[in-house]
Amino acid sequence: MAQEVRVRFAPSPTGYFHLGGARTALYNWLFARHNGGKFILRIEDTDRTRYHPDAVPFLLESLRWLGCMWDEGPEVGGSCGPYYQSDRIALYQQYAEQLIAEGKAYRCYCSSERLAALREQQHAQGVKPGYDRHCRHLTRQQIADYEAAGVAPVVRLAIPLEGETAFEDRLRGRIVVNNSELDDLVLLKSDGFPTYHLGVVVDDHLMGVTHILRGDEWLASAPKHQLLYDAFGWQMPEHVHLPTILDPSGKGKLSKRRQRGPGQEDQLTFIHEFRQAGYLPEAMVNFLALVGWSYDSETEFFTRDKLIRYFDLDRVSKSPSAFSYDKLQHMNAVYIRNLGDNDLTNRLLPILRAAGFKADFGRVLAFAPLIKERLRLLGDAVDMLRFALVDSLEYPTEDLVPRKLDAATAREILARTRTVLAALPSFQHAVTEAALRELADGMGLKLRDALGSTRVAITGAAVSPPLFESMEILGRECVLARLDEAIARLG
RNA sequence: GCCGCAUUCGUCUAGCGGCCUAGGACACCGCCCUCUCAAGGCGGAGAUCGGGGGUUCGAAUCCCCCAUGCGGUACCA
Repeated sequence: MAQEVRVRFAPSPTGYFHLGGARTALYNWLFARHNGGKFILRIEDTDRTRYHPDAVPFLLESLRWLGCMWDEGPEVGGSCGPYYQSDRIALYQQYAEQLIAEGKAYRCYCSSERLAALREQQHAQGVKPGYDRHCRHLTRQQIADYEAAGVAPVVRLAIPLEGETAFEDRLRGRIVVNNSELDDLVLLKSDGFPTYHLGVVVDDHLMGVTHILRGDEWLASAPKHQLLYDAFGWQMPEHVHLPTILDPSGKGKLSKRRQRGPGQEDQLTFIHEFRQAGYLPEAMVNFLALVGWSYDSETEFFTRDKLIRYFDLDRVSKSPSAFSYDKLQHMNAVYIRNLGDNDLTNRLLPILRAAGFKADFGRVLAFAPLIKERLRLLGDAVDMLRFALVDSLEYPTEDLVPRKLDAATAREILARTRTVLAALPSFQHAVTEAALRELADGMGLKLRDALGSTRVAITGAAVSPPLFESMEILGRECVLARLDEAIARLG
């Protein structure tokens, strides 16, 4: 039987969890589920200067929200822990020692000043930048001197001076680089922490990772990793470098930071922001899956189960793709439309309450079918339902007078509307609609024109959910009161 | 600079030698429906497949060169 598939998502806690990370996590998760394997979460917190304390909580929360539960990792544990690299320091040091002992790595005592000067000089001379291997062949005496001076060394991998290194990328095929292009990369920093390169190789091996799906910014360092695997005598897992996600114009990389040009709307990039804005996790997952992967020429909507069933590395794209907020919104709107009324209401309530409304379930539920097909984001409901959740409306009085009418006419319409509605035997929308149609006819007005003032009077806006249904839910008392208020304002 | 990767409508994509006068989706435009706004229906515009050479009876699909974009070139991941 084939080896169990084990994949991992290994973010660095340096900032909030963003789109690119989410896509990578999702692909790993889908791949694991598709193959009945394990999805491991590992925190690569080896950079103490860039560490951000909020990062991990936001990450875990977002992953859970997206439904990408990890089988091993923080909070759930597992047999290959610990899952924070900062808790595995001794391990990396031990492996670094081993390579030194075998002559495959060496201690480097060069100061960062010297390295900076070296780079500057190389730049000025127009030669290829890189470490000059100053410490690769130090004498016993030189080493003793450095040690005596208390210089804290780094550990560097001794890259073969000649030959080439090749590895296989699942998507791009065989990639070969000349070893002369490769630097003696740092494995262990002078503070004793591993660099990404050492940490990732040691952990992926120790954790039994079989496939590495990661962003293609790593493609260039894969040959170095191959050399590291070779140095340890380990087999390198299969690599899949996922294409970059570009900004909506398709011209630049999607910034992790807020990118906002003149006249441009805010572009969300952090997962918790999408959640706050009212995106559904199922829409998010569906859409994210399609950024760099496709099933066929037409299918775009997939349930989670279908995604798991269909996800296939062979259909992952090689080229970068722009992130289309328009399309995400469209997809979100479709998902919202397909929600049951109860479900939608439950998702709306926390948002409405957060916006300051004392929204009760029954009222929101009643409006759910009315607003469902008008929402693109759950958050749209805040403005859409304001009139239904608030005691008194706020709107400029002049809004009561539609463009083609004058104030006196508007007032007359409102007054007659009030009279008609007050006299009706029932307030069901079919009844009120019939009555107001008749009224409009009698006044020689089109319904749409006759309703203009009334809509503003009842909802405070010229655009609203269907008026008659809304009035039925609000109830006669509320409707008449609002009409009175409007009439008074025009009087 | 050097190394690597990528290149089909504005955007996401289908396409893996003939089914392509290149299909679908978002966005856009028009019409219909309509109490506003949506939703929905119908239709439209939009890609000489980055450019140039080959290979082949035949290329978006295979090969080479160029251009452009992106990534890497850290004691950051």
